[in-house]
Amino acid sequence: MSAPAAPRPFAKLKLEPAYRKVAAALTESITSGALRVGERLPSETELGLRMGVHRSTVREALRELESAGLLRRERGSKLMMVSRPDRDTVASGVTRALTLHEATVAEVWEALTVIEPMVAEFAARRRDPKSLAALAAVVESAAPGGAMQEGAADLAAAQAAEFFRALAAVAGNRVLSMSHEPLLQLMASSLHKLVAVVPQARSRIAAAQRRILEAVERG
Amino acid sequence: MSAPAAPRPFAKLKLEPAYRKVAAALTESITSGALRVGERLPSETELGLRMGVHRSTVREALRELESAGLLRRERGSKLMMVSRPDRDTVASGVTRALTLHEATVAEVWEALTVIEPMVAEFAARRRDPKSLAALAAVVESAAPGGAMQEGAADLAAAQAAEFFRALAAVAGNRVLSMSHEPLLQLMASSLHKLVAVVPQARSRIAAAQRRILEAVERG
DNA sequence: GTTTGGAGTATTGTCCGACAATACTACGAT
DNA sequence: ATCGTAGTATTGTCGGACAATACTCCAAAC
Repeated sequence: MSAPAAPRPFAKLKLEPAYRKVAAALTESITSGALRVGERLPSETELGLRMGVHRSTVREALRELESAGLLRRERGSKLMMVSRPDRDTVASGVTRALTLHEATVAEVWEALTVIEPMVAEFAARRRDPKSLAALAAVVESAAPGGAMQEGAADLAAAQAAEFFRALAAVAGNRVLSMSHEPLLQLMASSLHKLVAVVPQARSRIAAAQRRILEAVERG
Repeated sequence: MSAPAAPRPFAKLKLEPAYRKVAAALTESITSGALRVGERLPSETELGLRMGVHRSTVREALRELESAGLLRRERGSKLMMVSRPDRDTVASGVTRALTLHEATVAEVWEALTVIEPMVAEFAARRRDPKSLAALAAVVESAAPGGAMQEGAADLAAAQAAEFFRALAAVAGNRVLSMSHEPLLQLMASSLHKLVAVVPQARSRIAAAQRRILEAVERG
């Protein structure tokens, strides 16, 4: 919008492109709470008008926030909605980064053995009937004859991840939940391969889950 | 590019916009290794030409990858470069998510007390002279009379984060490094406030760091 | 009175084209 | 071989266009 930047005598040099400034401004509005989660954003044209840039520029900024999970669109709606990045979005970003950094399977497992026992400990301390029931249900699905024992290898891997998710839910610490999510994704993909090769792994996993569940239930 | 989508009798319904398909295709090329890290991307025009979309569309896709840290531009260059998301980029995304989910300080500290002791344990087991020296240097900067004891509160907080980063480096597990980074960022911001109010915290932190360093050095 | 059907409007997705600022390149002068 | 410069390529930003589709609101039908 507006005139193409009048070439005045001593124009201050531009540090960063407009689309990034717009993105930064919107991000700031969201994190500061000026724009609340769930609120609808104005139309692109309107945003451009208000912020003094062209619609295309606004769009580029929007894509940035969208990919960060700060904006989303509810199904079949045109206007964008302010949102908080959900667990999967964030985690898959981390997972991708770790993959590109060629994190080894060993490192992933090591990290898991660091975190999960402590998660279980907190779970035992804070267990409440509701989330405990959810955990039990997940464990049940892996029981002999249950869904997980039959399905494809990736189902089994997914179930294992689901177990740890439920466990973290019992522990009731969102930071831990969020932190271990990328690990679960990576674990799932390596478990996937393991289970395909070593069928007995399935029942061993199920047994381990049952033991952990009991331990948590007792405290 | 090309004709504006010939309105044929039974055109297949479009599932997702072109800019996202382009973004997905590029992401795929990067994660699959077809585009290697460090490689230069063709110009926007060229990309649009090859993929059969207009430059504006390509641009939106680029913003998406850029914000995910998959593309960056080396200082003062025009062409984009394939890159792996660096630790800070990834972590600040997670941090933002946690903040928006209103993770409490208690949850952050709890997570830290879960992870850091184990990190220290691995550090003790795997210590090597080089990274150990780096850790010692960080600890040194917090010594009485050192930089950290004098500077502003945020410097002190940053030093504390730096300590844990160095500790994780000694432990030599990139997954743990990456996982605890968001925690460090959050910790730094709450430490910041703490140090401002409780000046003695500085020396207590320094002392604790010294103790941990010694323990790691001994194994 | 509530549902249904449209007509009209607003908004997004995509395209085309333009232009200034600036990085890159190749070549000729030193 | 080095340096300066002219010419080219590329990005950032803008203006405008148009089809497809979501949204709005009122009038007709049940």
